[in-house]
Amino acid sequence: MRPNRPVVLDSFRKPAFLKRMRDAKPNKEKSPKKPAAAERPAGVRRPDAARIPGASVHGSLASEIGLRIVRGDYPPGTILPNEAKWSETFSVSRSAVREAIKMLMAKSLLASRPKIGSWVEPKERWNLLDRDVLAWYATSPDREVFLKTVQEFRHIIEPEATAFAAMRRTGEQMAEISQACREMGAATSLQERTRADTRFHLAILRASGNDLLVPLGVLIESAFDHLFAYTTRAVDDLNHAQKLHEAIEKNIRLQRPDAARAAVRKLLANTDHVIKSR
Amino acid sequence: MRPNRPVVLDSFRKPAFLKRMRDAKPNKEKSPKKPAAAERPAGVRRPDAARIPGASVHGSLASEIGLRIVRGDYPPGTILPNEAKWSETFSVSRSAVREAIKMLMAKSLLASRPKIGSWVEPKERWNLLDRDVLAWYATSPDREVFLKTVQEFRHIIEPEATAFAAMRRTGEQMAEISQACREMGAATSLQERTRADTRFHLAILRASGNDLLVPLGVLIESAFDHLFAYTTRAVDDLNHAQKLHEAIEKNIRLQRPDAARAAVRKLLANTDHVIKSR
DNA sequence: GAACGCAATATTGTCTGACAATACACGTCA
DNA sequence: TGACGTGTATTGTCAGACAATATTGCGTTC
Repeated sequence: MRPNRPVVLDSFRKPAFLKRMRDAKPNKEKSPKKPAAAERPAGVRRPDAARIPGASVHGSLASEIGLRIVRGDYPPGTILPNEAKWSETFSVSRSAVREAIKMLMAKSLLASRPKIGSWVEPKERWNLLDRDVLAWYATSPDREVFLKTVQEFRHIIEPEATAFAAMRRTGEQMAEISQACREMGAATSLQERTRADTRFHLAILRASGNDLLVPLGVLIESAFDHLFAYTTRAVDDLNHAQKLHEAIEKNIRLQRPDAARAAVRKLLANTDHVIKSR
Repeated sequence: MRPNRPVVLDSFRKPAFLKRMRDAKPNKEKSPKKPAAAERPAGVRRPDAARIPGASVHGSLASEIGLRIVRGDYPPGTILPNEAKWSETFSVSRSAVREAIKMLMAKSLLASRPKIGSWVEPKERWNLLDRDVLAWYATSPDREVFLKTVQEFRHIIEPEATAFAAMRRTGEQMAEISQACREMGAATSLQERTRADTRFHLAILRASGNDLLVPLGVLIESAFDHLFAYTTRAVDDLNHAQKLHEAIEKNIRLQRPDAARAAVRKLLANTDHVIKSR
C-alpha cells in the first residue's frame, strides 16, 4: 500500500567500516569509579555520573558524553556504546539517553543508524562554534593553544565587524555600545569589568548589521572567560585597555570605519601582549 | 535525605513574562489542512505533516518546527504549543516530539522549563552557523538578502583564512586543494564544477590551521547551493573564474600569504559581480 | 572453491502509559 | 490588602513493548 520508495538522489553517505569500540571503555581507566554499587539500596538512584543538581538528566548526560567525545575518548569514526549501555552505566532511562544523544546529533558530534549504532562524526563536521561544544573544547587541550586559536579568530573577525558597525549602527545600538564602554570604566571588580567588556564586544557584533556575525559572540565570551580566569592585570594595564576601548567607541560613534578597524587592531594587539606575558 | 540544595550562584535567567501564544496557530491559516481526518481508519497513521520517507519522525518534526521558528511564525519570547499539542497535531508520540524539541534546544532555538513550556529564544542566541538553522534561514527571507549577507561574511573570512593556509598548509592539505582546483577545470557539468569549487574552498579552510574556521564551511556550502540554483554562468565567465581559482592555488602552493589573500579578494569581487548581474 | 542470496540478529526508532518535579494562578485567610 | 497555601498545567523521567533496518554469517548453488 505504501507508494514506491522514491529514489534518493543524493548519494548516501555510507558508514562504511567503522571502528568497533563498542564495549571499549574510554581511554582513561575509571574502574574504581563504581565501587560496591552493585545492589544499591532501593530508592537510592543514580549513583554514577556527575549529577549537577539544578540540571536535567538528559542535559547532564549530553554534557558528559559530549565532553568525552570532544576530549577524544571516542575518536571520530568510533561507534559509541549503545543506548542500553549508557542507560545502564548512568542508571538513567533510555529516553534520557536518547534525548542527550539527539542533542549531540543536533550539534553534529554524532550520527546514527538503526542496527549500526551511534558513531562519532569526523571532526570537521563538528559545530565547534556551538556554545556547548566550544566549552567542552576549551577544557580539553591545553588552554594555551585554545586561547591562541580564539584570539587569532578575533583578529579576523572583529576589525571588519567593527568597521561595519561604524557604517551601519543604529542609534539604539550605539547607545548599547557606549553604555557598555562606560560601565567598563566604572566597574569596581575585575569580574564586573569583564562582563561589561564582553557586552561591549557583543554589542559591536550586533551593530555590524550582519546576522551571521552575531553567533560568533560565543567565541568572545569564551575568550573572556578564559582571560578572566587565567590572567591578572595590573591597574595601568586596565587604564590603557580602557582608553583603547574608548577609542573604538568614539570611532564607531563618529562613523569612521577605517579608524574603528585600526582601533580594534590596536586593542587586539594589546590583548595578545597580555596573553603572551601571562 | 537529599543534601541541601546548593545555592545557584549564577543569577537565574527568569523567563519573566512571555507572550502567551500557546494555542495560537502559526500566522498562516492552515485550517483546511486536516480535512475529515477525525476518526481516520485504524492502521492509517500520520496523515498530517510532510513525512519525508527516508527521514526519521523526530528529524522531520525538528525540521518542521525549526523552519516555522526561523521563518517567524513564533516570534522570540513566544511560548510554543505544548508537547501534547504537537503530538496530536502531527499524530506522533510525545517521545518523538520531545526528541525533536531537544534538537532545537541544542541549537539554542528553544529553551524550556517544567510548568512553563518551551519558548523561542531571542534571535541573537540562535546558532545561525548551524547547518540546519542556516538552511531554514536561507529559505525564509528573500534569498537576495541572504546571499548578500553570506557573501559579505565570505569577504571577512576567506582572504585571511587563505593567507593562513598559505603559511601553514601541509603537503597533504595542499594536495587536496590542488586536486579540487584541477577537478574544477575538468568538470563537465555545472553541478560537478560547483561541487569541486566547494571542496576547494573547504580544503582551504581546513588548511588554515585554525580549527574554528572549519565550521564556517557550512556558509560556503550554503552560498554555493544558492549560487548554483539561481545563477547561470556563461562559458567565459567560467574560464575567468577558473583562472582566479588557479591563482589562489598557486599562491598557496608557493606559500605567499599576501598574494593569496589578494587573489581571493579578486575572486570574491568576481563572484559579487556575478551575483549583482544575476 | 567462490559467489550469491537469505535469514538471524543487534541496534536505533517509535509508541504507550505512568508518575515526579515544578512554578504559575488562584482562592483563602489574616 | 497582602501573605500564604493549594490546585493544576507542563515538562522531566521512567519503564516496557514492538517496528524498522542493515550488518553478519550461514547456507546454497554454480
